[in-house]
Amino acid sequence: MTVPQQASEGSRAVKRTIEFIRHHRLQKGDRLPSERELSDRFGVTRSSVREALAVLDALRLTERRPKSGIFLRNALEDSGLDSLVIQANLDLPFDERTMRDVSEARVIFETHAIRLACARRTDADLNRLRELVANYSSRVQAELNVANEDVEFHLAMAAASQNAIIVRTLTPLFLMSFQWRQKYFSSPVIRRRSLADHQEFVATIADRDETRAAALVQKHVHSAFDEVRALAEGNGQPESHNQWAGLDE
Amino acid sequence: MTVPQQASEGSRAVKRTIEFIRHHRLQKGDRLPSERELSDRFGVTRSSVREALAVLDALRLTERRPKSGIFLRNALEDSGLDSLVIQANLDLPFDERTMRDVSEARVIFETHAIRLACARRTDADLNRLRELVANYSSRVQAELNVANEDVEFHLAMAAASQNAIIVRTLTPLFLMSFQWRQKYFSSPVIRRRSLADHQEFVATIADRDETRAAALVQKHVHSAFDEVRALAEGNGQPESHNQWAGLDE
DNA sequence: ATACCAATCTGGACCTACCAGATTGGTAGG
DNA sequence: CCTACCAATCTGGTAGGTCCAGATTGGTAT
Repeated sequence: MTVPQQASEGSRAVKRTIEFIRHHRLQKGDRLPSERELSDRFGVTRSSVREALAVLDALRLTERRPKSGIFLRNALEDSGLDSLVIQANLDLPFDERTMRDVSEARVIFETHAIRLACARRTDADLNRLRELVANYSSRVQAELNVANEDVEFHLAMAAASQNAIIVRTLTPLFLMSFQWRQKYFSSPVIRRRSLADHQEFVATIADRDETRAAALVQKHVHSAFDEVRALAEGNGQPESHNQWAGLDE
Repeated sequence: MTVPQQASEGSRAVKRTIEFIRHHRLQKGDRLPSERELSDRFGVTRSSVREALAVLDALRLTERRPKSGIFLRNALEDSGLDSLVIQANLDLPFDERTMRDVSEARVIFETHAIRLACARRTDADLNRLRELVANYSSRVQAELNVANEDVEFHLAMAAASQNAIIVRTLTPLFLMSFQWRQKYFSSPVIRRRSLADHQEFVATIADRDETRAAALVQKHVHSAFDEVRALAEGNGQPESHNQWAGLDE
C-alpha cells in the first residue's frame, strides 16, 4: 500500500522549503529565495532544489517565473489535497482545524460513496469486499496490524460506487492519516471492533440497504476520529510539532 | 487564476512519460525504462527527466527504487486528482467515463458544500460572494469571458462551507476542466444564463435556503455538462485525441 | 542442476558551465 | 531634484559530466 521510504535529498528539500514557507509565514504571491540560495541554505545541490520545486509546482504551491524568481501560488492552507499527503509523509504537522475538516469531509464523501455502492455494486465488487474482510479477519486473529488492510477495504467500498473520481478523492484523505492509522490499529480491541463494522458494511452493501449503510459510515468514522483524538491527547501535548501527523480511523 | 505557461523541458518530460505509459499500456507494478534511456528517448537531459519523475512520484504515479528502477505505483486511471489536472494542462485527453464521473462527483461535493454554506456562511462570506457576482456581472456586460470568474465564484461558495478540505477537493475538479470552461463561456448567452444562476445562488445562501440551493446546484451543473457535451459533439469527433481536455460548466 | 561471483546497470547526488531575459542600481541628461 | 536610460547582476532553464554503492544478472565453476 503505502511505502515508508527514507527521505531522499529531493524530499528533504521539499520538506525544508515547506518549512521555510511556514516559518516565514509566506503568503500567496510572496517570493521565495532563489534556487541558488535555497541550495546553499539547505546544503543540497541546485538539482535537488529544482526537483523539489518541480514537485511544489505540480502541487500548485509555487510558480517558477523564468529569469525572475519563485513565487507562492497559494497560501499553504489553500494548496491541494496531495500537498497534505506529502506533508504527512514528511512528518509535518496539521492543525486541529484541518483534522476536523478531514473528518467531516470523509464522512460526507464516504457516505455518498457507500450509497452509490449500494445502488450500483456488482457481484464482483461484493466478492472482492468479502475477500478483503476475510483477509482482514485472519490478520485480526493473528494479532497483526491492519492499517493497510483498512484503507484497502474502504477504497474497495468506494470503488463499488463505480465512480473513479470519488475513489481518487478519498485516497488522499486516507493517505494523509496513515501514521495515525498505524497507531490506532495497534490496539487489538479496536481491530476487533473495526472488523465487526466492516462485516456489517459488507452486509448492508449486499442488501443494498442505503440507509443502514449511511448510518454505519457516520458511526464508524466518528468513533474512529474520537478515539484518535483521545489517543493524541493521552500522549501529552507535543507542543509545536503536533500529533496529527498521520492517523485517523 | 490559472496560468497557461509554455511547456518547459521538465513538463515535456512529464507529458512524454505519461504518454509512454499510456502507449505501452503499462500497469501497476510495471517497470519503466531507466532515467538514462528516457532522457535519450525524449531528447532532454537526465536532470529534466529526474524533475519529471519527482513530479510523477509526488502524484503517486511512479516509484523510484534506488539502484533498481522506476516502477508504476498505480495504473494511470487510479492516480490522484492532481494528476488529472496536470494531464489536462498538458492537453492529454480524458475519456467519456472520466467526464461522467467528474460531473457526478462535482454535483455531490458541491451540493454538500452549498448546504454547509447555507448553514454556516458568515456575513463576510456573503459580502465576498456579492462582490464576485458584481464583478461577474460587469464582465458579462462588457462581453468578456468569465471562465476564471466562474471558478472563483464556485470556490468562494465552497469556502463559505467553512471546510477547507472541501475547497481543496473541488479545486482540481474545476482546474482539470479549464479548457472546456474557456470554450463554454465564449457564448454570451451562456454567460448571461450563468450570471442569473449565480445571483440565485447568492440569494439562496443569504436566505440559508438549503433545499433550493441544493436543487440549483443540480440544475446548474447538469445543464452545463450537457451543454459542453453537445458542444464537443458539434466539433466533430476528434478521433483518438479527444475533446475533453479542459472544459466543463 | 545449483551455488556463487564479477561485470554491468540503476538511481542518487554533486558540480560546472552557458544562455537569455528580468531586474536593478547608478549615471548622465533635463 | 527628477527622469530616462543603460549596463552589471541575478534568475530560472538546460546541458553535460562524474562518482558512488547497491541491485541485478548472466556466466562460470562446482
